[in-house]
Amino acid sequence: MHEPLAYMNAFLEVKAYLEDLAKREGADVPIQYPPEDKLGDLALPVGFKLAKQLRIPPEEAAKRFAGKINHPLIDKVEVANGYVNVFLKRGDVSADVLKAAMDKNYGSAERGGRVVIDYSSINVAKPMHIGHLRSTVIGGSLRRIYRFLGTEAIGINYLGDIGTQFGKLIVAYKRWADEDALEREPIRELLRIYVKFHEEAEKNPSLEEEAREAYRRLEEGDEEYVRLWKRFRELTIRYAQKIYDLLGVEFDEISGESFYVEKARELAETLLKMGIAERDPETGAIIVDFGEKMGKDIILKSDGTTLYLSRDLAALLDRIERYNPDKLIYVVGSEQSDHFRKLFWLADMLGVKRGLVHVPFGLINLPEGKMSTRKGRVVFLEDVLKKATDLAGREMQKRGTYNEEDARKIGVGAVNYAILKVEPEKNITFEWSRILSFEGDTGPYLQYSTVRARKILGKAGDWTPKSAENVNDDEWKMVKLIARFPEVLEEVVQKDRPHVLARYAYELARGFHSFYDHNPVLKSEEPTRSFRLSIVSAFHNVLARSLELLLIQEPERM
RNA sequence: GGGCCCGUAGCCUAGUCUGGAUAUGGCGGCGGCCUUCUAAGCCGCAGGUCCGGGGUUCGAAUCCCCGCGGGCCCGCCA
Repeated sequence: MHEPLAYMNAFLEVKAYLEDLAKREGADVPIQYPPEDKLGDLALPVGFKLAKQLRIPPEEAAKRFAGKINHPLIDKVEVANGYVNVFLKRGDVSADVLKAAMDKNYGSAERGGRVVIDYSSINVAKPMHIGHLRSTVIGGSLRRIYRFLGTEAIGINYLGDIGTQFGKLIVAYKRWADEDALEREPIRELLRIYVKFHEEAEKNPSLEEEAREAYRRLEEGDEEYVRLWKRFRELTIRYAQKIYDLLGVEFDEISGESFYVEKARELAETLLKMGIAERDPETGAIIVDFGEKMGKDIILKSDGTTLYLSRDLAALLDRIERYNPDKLIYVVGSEQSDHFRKLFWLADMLGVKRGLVHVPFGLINLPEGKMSTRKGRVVFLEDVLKKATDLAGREMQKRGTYNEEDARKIGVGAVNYAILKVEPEKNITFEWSRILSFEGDTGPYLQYSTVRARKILGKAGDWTPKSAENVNDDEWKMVKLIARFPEVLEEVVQKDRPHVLARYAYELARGFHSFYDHNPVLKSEEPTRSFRLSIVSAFHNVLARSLELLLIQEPERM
């Protein structure tokens, strides 16, 4: 059964009715949207299933089922190829759907509960590049979608703020840092001295030893070094915040691995006592046997220091303790799938009873191969957003609609949509021409449709929604698309995949552009004019909401 | 060697969970549509061994098995 949605509509009610009826008749089939209008609005492939049970031909079984359908919003029912095709009363259904969809809260729900979402999770002192885009944007979008559906979503940015590179950074800072540059462009400067460290260390290997020593002192809590480390952390957060603001990504908590070093050490000992972990007799490290498929892995190094896995487990337990969530979601690259299997396995052993979900995503490669900061083969996020914004601005100038604010919305919208629209598991080859494309299946295409809709609504003057006695195919297509919004959102949170919403938003925009070209609104006679205005208004409401949930802003003009 | 993911027109891609009607769109190509709400748009045409082979089924892009190609991971990095 469906969870109750706060904003249902007549179309989905009929669908639920048919689903229920089919189930009661013993044909548990998914309801389809027929490929053509002439095949109806909803289709049930019940014939074959029932034929087997009743031992009669499929066509006959479908006919029998069709005879049992009785609903005031259903106009007629046809049987073909073992399908039962259902035609709805366009006028009545449209009136109800549009009324529901013009409400600001259309599609929202009161699911309740709480989820914790881990995304972006960048490393301190490193610049953000296109490889960070997927986690950041998928996570940020999921956070908004859960909240819209009435589930409290806690977004956590879990910083990589630990590791031997901080020893190197401290050494490099003391020798070569330029304070002015550090204030102006903190990450660029930190990257510069980090690269310099590696160059110098080639000539002078004692620097490596110095860095190890610095890191040891940092871990021991040396006051000066801890202060420096904190500064690097703060500078990184400040730098990243600018990008998050541009992207429209929000967090509820900035955390970091450094918080869990002590807890992870204790946890490893606990696991040892519980018999979940064992001590490697040869090296003294604490290891866990995850079984045949996952093999063994270390959770505490032989020198007693912690590892990723034990720290993540400590963080997981801490999140449960502090937020008591129903589900914990990790939006992290698929190269870490094994890590999360192990993490969830350990959580399970410790009796954790929550939904644990890893949302994996593929790599973003460059046409010339994998990204490599060392080889200078990187595309920085700032550069992508800047180029996209510049190009959008140039397009606007051609049209005489230029303004800075909208150019930024269009540029960023193109980038966010390009990332969000593809299934996360797929690898992406980053190509400028693709991400900077503004035509076809792109962010600006969606934005353009909202601008067109709003222009009509702005010129309409006073009007009140009217129903139509004859609903044409274009109008009806829009109504049916608009009606599906709530179930699309449900699918997104069921799968934890925002690309489902992105595809829907595109389909909706495509429907509108087509509707717009073939159906004059303002110049139509009443009641068609007001009926079409309700379609435009409902469409605008739904698409604008979809875009908001996909981190895409609606431009004023374009 | 083992594990996980991906494979759908020249390129990109939805659908695979939950099997069902002539497989979804975009880019690129070709041809049309701006005196009518912004042409970042619309309409049409061409383009397919759904990686291959078996199997299950009335029915397979979808489920199962065996391969092939690509990616990622495989104890003291994260």
